[in-house]
Amino acid sequence: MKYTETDNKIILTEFDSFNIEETLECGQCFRFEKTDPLKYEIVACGRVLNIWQQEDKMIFYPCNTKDFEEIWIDYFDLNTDYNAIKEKLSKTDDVMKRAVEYASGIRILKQQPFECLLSFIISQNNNIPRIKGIIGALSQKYGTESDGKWLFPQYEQLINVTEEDYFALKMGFRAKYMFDAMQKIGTEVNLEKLKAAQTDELRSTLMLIKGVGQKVADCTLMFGFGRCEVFPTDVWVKRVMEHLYFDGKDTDIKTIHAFAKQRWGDIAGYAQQYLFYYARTLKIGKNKS
DNA sequence: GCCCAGGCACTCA
DNA sequence: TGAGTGCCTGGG
Repeated sequence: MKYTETDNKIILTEFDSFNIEETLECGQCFRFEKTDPLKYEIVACGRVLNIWQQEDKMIFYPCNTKDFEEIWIDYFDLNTDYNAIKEKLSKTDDVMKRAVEYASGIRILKQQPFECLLSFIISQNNNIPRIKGIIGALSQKYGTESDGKWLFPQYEQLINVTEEDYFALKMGFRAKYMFDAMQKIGTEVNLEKLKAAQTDELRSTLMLIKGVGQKVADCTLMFGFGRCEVFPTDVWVKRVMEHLYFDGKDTDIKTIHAFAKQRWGDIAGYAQQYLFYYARTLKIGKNKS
């Protein structure tokens, strides 16, 4: 990896396994817009950032060396060797080999736990455009403005928000879950302390929140706490696993988790991301057989 | 007009 | 303990 700063832009060269479209469109985050076929605008880590991917370089702006090194290298997980991960996964079976080749530029974003948790609570039984809309409305109403965009609210900015307020943002039955999450984050679910917890303890603690089941908890573990041994299993992943590994037969989540753990171990989360992107783009398993 | 969407809680055996 | 069902809302 090599990068230089010019005119409030960072130009990244000599990188591998990094495609901005695959990274943003693989379902792990919600606050991004495609502004041009090759350009994206993201709102994350208290900032608005544009990313323009060209053949051999990636341009980040507005951005200086300090921000790049202190925020974005970590956020985009640029110090992790994805070639090694992909090589390891490719050896497990031919299906995985294909999935990895198909979306070889995915990186797991290191999102802030608070934003990640609330976003995935909103995501349940919901579709992506609506999820983005609700999170955008929440940010606009309670977050801080920056460069014409609204940052995701901080914990302090949501302390006095009521269930009715969330409901007014069209969160529906998720409004009470948001309210409960805020109450518990202030007491028994201390996100800062949980960073040091074991994954199983972390998961069960998150699940104390109403509206947080294993799927939402696992997404938070993976995308907010960087626990890449989990295997978040939503309907898409369930379908694609059944299609590719279980002969199209209806298979319960427990069996899928056991299979993923046995086959991919501590990098199961990466496997999940490659499979998810592969499945969704090719619409694999959309119609159950 | 109905069905579904990146689940979860609640109820009832 | 497991299966069945309802849920806000908007788009197809």
